[in-house]
Amino acid sequence: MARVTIKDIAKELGVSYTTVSRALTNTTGVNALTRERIVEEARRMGYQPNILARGLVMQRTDTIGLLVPDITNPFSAEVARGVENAAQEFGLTLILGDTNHSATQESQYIRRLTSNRVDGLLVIPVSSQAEADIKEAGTPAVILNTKNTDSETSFVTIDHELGGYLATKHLLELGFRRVAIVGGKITSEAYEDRLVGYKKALHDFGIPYDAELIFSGPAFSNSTALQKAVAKLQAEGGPDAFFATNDVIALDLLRELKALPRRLGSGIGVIGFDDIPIASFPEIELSTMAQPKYILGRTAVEILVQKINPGHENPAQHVILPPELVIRKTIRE
Amino acid sequence: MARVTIKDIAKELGVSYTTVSRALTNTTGVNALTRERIVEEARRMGYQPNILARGLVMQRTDTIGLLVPDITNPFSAEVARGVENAAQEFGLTLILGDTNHSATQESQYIRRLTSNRVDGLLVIPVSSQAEADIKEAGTPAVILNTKNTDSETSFVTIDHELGGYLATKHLLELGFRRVAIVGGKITSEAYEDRLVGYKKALHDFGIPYDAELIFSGPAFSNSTALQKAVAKLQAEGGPDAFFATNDVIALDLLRELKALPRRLGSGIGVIGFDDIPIASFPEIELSTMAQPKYILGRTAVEILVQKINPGHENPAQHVILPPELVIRKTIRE
DNA sequence: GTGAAAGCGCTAACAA
DNA sequence: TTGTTAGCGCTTTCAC
Repeated sequence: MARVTIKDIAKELGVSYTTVSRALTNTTGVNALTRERIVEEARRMGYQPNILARGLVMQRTDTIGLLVPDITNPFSAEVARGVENAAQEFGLTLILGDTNHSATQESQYIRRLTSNRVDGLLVIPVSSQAEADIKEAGTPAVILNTKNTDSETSFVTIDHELGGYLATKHLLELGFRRVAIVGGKITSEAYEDRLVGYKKALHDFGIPYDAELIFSGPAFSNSTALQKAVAKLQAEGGPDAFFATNDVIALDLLRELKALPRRLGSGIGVIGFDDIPIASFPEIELSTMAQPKYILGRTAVEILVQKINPGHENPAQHVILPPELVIRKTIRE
Repeated sequence: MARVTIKDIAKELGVSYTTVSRALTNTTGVNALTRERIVEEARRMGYQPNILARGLVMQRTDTIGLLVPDITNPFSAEVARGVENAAQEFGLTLILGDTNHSATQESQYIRRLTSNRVDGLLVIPVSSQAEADIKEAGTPAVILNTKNTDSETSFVTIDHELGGYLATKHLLELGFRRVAIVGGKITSEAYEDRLVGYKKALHDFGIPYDAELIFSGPAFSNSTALQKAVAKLQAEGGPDAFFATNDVIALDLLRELKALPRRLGSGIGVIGFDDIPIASFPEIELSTMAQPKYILGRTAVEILVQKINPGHENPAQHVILPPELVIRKTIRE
């Protein structure tokens, strides 16, 4: 509406619009008085720089993108908050995309955002395709929560294998012997890593791996995988404990368990992953593998900023943070 | 990196770059064969349109902004999801800003995003200043969750007064007589409205209003306001029930109550606002005023799209959705 | 210290 | 159907 441009200001003040531009952006090269007049007039006229025009010539937008599988999941939200805060500090605007656990939407988003819209990209991937898309786009990026296969791409994640190991071991130490895995595949890499840790723990306890105990569908809560897993509780050779892929699923599981006849739903071991806020709630007390979500987000931004800034031709960075076992009420009544 | 432009394609094919532009965007006016060649070549070269350049000439970016007080709050997240989904459908990209419950950050964001970066703005305001900022920016906008004072600005919200009334009435019907309000002010308008409803319910039951029972600080959970409110439980003339400004605060309250000596923490009435997912959890069963969060988000986008599209010089739209009382375990043991 | 001019990549008249 | 030209608002040489 107002849409006042530097030309308007220039005209008003009888200077060239080059001078206005300089006064408003450069710190040097303009007479102090002239600058003052310009700045004042700009304020008076309510001047707002046109980001598009600036971006077009500067070849940068001071904007970064973040792609999450589901902003409604507290894990995503917490990461997003870390990212947002850090972005703010670096003077970057954040574009958030919810990929909806869909590989297609993820691809689309990556393409869309890299059309000169963002200087860099952060993604919590849902598909391993993401990595290829990112490389193809040629935009600086860092992958979150997944140790991608290609070492050329930066990532910051936690040690999923260790997480899988510790969670399983905890259950095993409590005496459980038939530990099921429930929940989505997150990203295959992260999932595979956790599975490795799971098997390792099993091995340490001399327990054979049983594929029948792996219930993993898409990363949604209330998935059919969950229902199936619970149904197996009654079956011969069914599970006696659950290792859920994330806390939201663990919570859904708890709910299912609660709905079961008393004798079935009690004495079951349950552990989640993420440590979302509600997990520590007194009535819930979910044991879980804590991830440093907020830090994850911040760290990712810091790495990304380095990659965006020219000159720093540093190689891909790989940060692996440790997860932490948070023991609460693992055995459910 | 690739950064192939329409000129590159034109050169490659020996046509003018205007033709390329037309072939890639217009549906008509280009020879079918030519178009095919161009489209094919564009694909082959991995062409990605430069959104900035396009935006500069088109005067639109096909991007909208959403400002929320805290993306970590499930209410915000759910609204965001509704917005994101609808935006997606309309072919719009979403920029998310977390204002961190800060009026300053909110102002900044509004200014920043309206620098031609977005075609329209959606905001769940934290300050009543937001409205003025929006008007000044002159960008199409719709305010969420607050019935703003200025009828020129569109909004979609729920009937907060009714919400306040129903929640309080429910508590009163259960026999509680000293109903406290805890939690942040959200936006003053929404808060005031709820307060009106609260008073009306009180009046209906012939109970005098007591300002001592109003504990409201900034809209954070774990606020000192909450602590104070709980402390008053033991005092003479203290509250016997709580009406929390949102579910997250209600949950915090429940936690505090749980930590109290048995005789103090039991028999207290608690009702929240929002109906976030965890509220229905079997171990929690929080009674609350449900808001149609997802719908709120979607509706806002629909209105915004109308405002953005030229021609439709329709007046400000005001949508007020009804909240819904969800009765669960209002009396806490 | 300041201005003129070019150009970022694109779309949209206007011609041909 | 296609090409030429102008211009969106800005930053940046290059002169002066």
